[in-house]
Amino acid sequence: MVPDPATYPYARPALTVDCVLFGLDAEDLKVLLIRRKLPPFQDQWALPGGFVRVAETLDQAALRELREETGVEDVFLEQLYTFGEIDRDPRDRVVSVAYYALINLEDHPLEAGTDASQAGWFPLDPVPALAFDHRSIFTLALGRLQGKLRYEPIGFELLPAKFTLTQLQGLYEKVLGQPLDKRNFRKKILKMNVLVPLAEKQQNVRHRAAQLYRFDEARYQQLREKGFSFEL
Amino acid sequence: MVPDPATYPYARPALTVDCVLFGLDAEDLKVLLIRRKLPPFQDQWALPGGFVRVAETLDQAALRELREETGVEDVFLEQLYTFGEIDRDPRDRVVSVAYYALINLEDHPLEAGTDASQAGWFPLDPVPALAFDHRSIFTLALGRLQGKLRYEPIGFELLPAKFTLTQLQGLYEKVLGQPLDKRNFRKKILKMNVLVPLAEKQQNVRHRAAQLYRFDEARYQQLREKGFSFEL
DNA sequence: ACAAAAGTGTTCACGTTACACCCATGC
DNA sequence: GCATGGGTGTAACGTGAACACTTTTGT
Repeated sequence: MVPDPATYPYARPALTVDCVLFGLDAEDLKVLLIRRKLPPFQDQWALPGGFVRVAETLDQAALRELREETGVEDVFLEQLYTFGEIDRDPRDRVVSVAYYALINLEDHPLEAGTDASQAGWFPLDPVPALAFDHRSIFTLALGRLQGKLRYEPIGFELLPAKFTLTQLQGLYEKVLGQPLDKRNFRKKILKMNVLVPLAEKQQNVRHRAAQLYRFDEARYQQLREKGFSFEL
Repeated sequence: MVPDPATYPYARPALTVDCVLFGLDAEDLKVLLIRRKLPPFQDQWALPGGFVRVAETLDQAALRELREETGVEDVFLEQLYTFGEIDRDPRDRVVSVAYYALINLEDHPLEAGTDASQAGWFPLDPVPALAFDHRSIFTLALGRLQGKLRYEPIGFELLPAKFTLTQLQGLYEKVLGQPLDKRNFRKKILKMNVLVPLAEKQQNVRHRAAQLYRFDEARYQQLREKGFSFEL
């Protein structure tokens, strides 16, 4: 039950969002971190994030902070968990709604925004020491990503719109940290009927050019309504 | 990045918790609702919940509200999602961290607390009209419960400590809304080795007394570390 | 011609599904 | 003795895992 805020007697915790932004490049999965300009944790690495304003939703706040601090615009974004330990910020009671986000590094090179003196992509092992409880947030985000990858088609967010099956397999291997069998992987993913082959192949490779595919989102939604579930 | 709250220029949203408490009785799965004493949504049904205090964590706030409004003490509680739409409360900007909770109705009969004029258990179809965006919260909670039930052993939270395989199967059928094959269900769950048969049988039933089991939490954790995953 | 990655099928083991009858107990 | 739910095995089927060679392209 919600008492009338006009008569609400308690002090309010502050409310922030923090974002774990994952990107995939040719080598491996990376996470975006910001170097803090101010205390506490001055000059330490931290997740991009900031205070939620009263006139924006949580999702909007997360997108705004990502834009302001990293210049990133079009990302897949999903709420992760809300962190409310009492002492997670040494200055004040701050509750933070954490998000994870996925982006394709080939199409979106990083440009640091104005809020941060530095921003950079870091490989996952090891992740540098992080401010606040950001390591816990990061760890939870990675676990969620690994989990969701298995039963929802979110991996495509980390790839360019047109991709090869080898790229897709590589993505799964890098994120899950285990090798997969090429033939079985292809059989399984193609049988799902959510990938459409394009009338186009790889260019400028010094080996046999691979078929390019795109993920058919509409087809996926259609199948999902009939009880189909993506699983790898 | 988190600016110093001392110099923080923005108004703070209010922060609440709301709980979707599920209980299972002999007939079906039920949800606990509170009748609101005050406007807005006066006399409508709502989820138990209330404001988060600065000196308590989110989990503590959820447990406190459950205790105050329903008298319930020992529950399985897990954070669900944080709702931050701007107009979800007509009076003020209120962000709410939603939880879902599971309880065994046989061991814990309801006693309404002081905060609510009425509280009651409702079957799920149909759920009555709810205040605020509580229907969305409820719907998400039910989906989460159904999803988690399949790959985590949380169902036992809805049963008494000692239960029969038929009770367990009934729980799965009621929550997932589909019939299961008795022999296959038993084979599968027993093969997991997380149920221990007790030296005890049902009493006072007018048919063959069933074997009682308990869930072996320690064994489950042990198996889980070796890569085992509960699945039904 | 050689290096490099693309592409392709079959076999086997295992897990999932479907299915029907006898047993113990209380009334 | 009858009504009620408890308890059990097997066969067919489908899915997942293991595994190696030929093709295409650029240099």
